[in-house]
Formats: sequence, structure tokens, C-alpha cells
Amino acid sequence: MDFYELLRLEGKTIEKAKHEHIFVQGDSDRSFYRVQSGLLKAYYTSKKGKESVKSFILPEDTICSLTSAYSEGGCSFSLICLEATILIKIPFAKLYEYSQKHHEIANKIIELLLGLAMKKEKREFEFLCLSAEERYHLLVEASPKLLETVTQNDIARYLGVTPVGLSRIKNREHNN
Amino acid sequence: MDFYELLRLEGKTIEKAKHEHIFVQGDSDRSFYRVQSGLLKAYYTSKKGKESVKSFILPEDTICSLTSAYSEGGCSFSLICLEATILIKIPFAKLYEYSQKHHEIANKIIELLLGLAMKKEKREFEFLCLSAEERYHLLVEASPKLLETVTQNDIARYLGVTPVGLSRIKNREHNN
DNA sequence: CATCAATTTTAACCTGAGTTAATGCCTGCA
DNA sequence: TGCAGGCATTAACTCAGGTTAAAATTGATG
Repeated sequence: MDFYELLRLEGKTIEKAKHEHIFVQGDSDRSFYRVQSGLLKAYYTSKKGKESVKSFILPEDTICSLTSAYSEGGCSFSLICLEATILIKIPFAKLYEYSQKHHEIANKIIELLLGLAMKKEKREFEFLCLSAEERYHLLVEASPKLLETVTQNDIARYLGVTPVGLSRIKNREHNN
Repeated sequence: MDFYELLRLEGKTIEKAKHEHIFVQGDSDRSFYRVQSGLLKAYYTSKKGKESVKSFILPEDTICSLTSAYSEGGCSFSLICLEATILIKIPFAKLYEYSQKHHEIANKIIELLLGLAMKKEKREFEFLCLSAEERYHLLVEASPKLLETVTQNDIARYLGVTPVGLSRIKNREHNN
């Protein structure tokens, strides 16, 4: 029993249009998603309405709210489509259940979680050790495609600065 | 075969004095550690010598450099004892190997990785959405013990500000 | 107990980024 | 084709936090 078989067997294909939400901060959503095609944005909304972008999710990526799926609380962030998107949806509990019986599934989950943990550690490093400007340069190096697809606003809120701030950073570039 | 049996069977107990390193940024260390007693600090050192604290590691916590143990690169951070510390050390590959054969081990690893991923997501949220002052307040709420044990310097570098900056934050508190 | 080193606080000055607001630019849609 | 709404840039002002340096406090050790 391989992971993709499991998705085929127990998963449900979902199609969403641009601007549609998969879930909203505070919702309960115990599903695990795999992106087949499209582009999504995971983002936090503060009490004062300030938006911060947690991540962009690309084809072949997987995503779920761990606080909702695993800790059984509400989702700590919202998930929205920036493009028309096709996903496979499967209950997180189903994954967990299969991981008990099938080594191959357990191993795939370990691999996914290792990837997630490393990605988050990298982001922790960037916020802890780098300036907004350095974070921007790394993003330009690592994901030039994303910069073309996504608005400046969303890039800024992903880097932890305001759109005005990012505009200044780019401008500083230009003059050197 | 339970996780702690495995540690007993294949692990090696290590005692370290205050100020001793377990590993240094750039080292290769493919081990996985569990803290039995003591206190450690994981930290990054920048090219210009600036230190940033990634995390504090307490008894019952586990720690390893994923980039070294899993991706087989050099450690991206250093690990040092802030107190005399006793750890159990086991090759990461051994854990991986046992996880292939023993469901209970695989499940424990999944549980540990879920915990790690959630901890890192929480920290990502704090850097992305909160000010240094708000991060400090959360830390005071969540870990008052730590504030008594660890120097202001290290707390500051954990919060992503300079010691001078943290002193001001505390002072601001005091006058309100 | 005295002293030296490390930690913490305070002060003065500087800088990067937030805020607000005005302007110009696209793009989608009626 | 023309308009409305979102996006990006620019400018003026403010402020949190960085930097440097000096003073005050604490701690560790001979």
C-alpha cells in the first residue's frame, strides 16, 4: 500500500476557483490536502485585521492545519486559492489510521514531517538571523517564479514587512 | 519494542559539564539526543559573529540537527550546555532503521516530529505576526522558570532583539 | 574580603520600517 | 471605452529597536 494509492482510495478530489477559501482561521478542518495543480496562500489575520502570509503552497505540496487536524482545535490560519486549484482531500485521522497498519504510509508521513520541520526551521532561521532585506534577496534567489505570480502585497506580508517597506527595499536595490 | 527500551538498548549515556558543547555549527553529527537532566542552548553564529538563540532544550526534550542527521550536511547550529547535563545519544540512522520494523517506534517518531513541527510553526507565527515586546510577554507567560535560569543576554537573542533592546522592553513594562 | 569579569541598565544618536496619504498605473468588467 | 477597485510607488513623519559607550550591579574566585 503506497501513499498515492491511499490518496486515490480514500481521498476526494476537490476543485476550487481563484479566491475561494479551503478553510478560514477558527474553522475546524481535520483534513489533509495534497495540491495537484494551482496555487494557494496560507495566512494569519490579527485581531486588528493585519494579514501575515505563512506560506505559499505549490503543486505536489501537502498542507493541513496541525492545530485543527492533530490537536483538534480551530485552524490557526486561513487557506485561500490564488489560482484555480485542484486538491485531494483526506481525513487526517485516516492517514493516522493507515500509518498504524502500513509501514510504507508511516514512512511517507515521517518523510513529509521531516520536510515540514526543516522548512519551518529554515524560516525560523531567516526571521531570527536575517534582516527583511536579506530575506527578500534569498526569496529572489530561491523562488523567482513566485515573485512573478504573486502580488507585491503578498510577498511583503510573507517577508514580514508592509508593502510600503518592500517597495523601499526594492528601490534601495535599484540605486546600488 | 517501545521507544525508551530502544534508547536503553542502543543509546549511550553522556555527561557534559556546564559550558561544554555537544556539537558546533559546521560539525557533522548524525546523532539524536534525549535530555535526561540539565539545560542546553541551540544557537546560530553569523559570519559577523552575531549570536542568535534557536531554542532552549529542557529535560525530556529531544534534539538533533536535522540538516546533519537527515540531510547529511553540516550542523546549521551549535549546541551547548548552560548547566551540567545528562543526555542519551543514539545514531539517527538507528532510529530510522527501527522505525522500519517497529510500528511503535515509527509512531513515536511521528509524534515527536508533529510536536517539533507545531513548535516551529508557533515560533514562525510569533516572528511573523508579533512585535518583540509581544513575544517577550508570551515568553513570560509560558516559561517564567526559564527567565530566572537563563541570562537576559540569551533571552534577548532568543527573542530576536539585542540585550539593550530587551532591557528597554522590560523598563517600558515597569513604567506602565 | 577584594577584585576582576560578566551582566544589566542607562543615555545619546542613528536607521530601518510602520503609518498615512496622495498619486499614478493596471486590469477587469459593465 | 470608460470607470472602479486593487496594486505599486513615493513622500513626510513617527517610532521601535540597533549601535556605541559608559555606569551600575552582580557573581565568581583567589
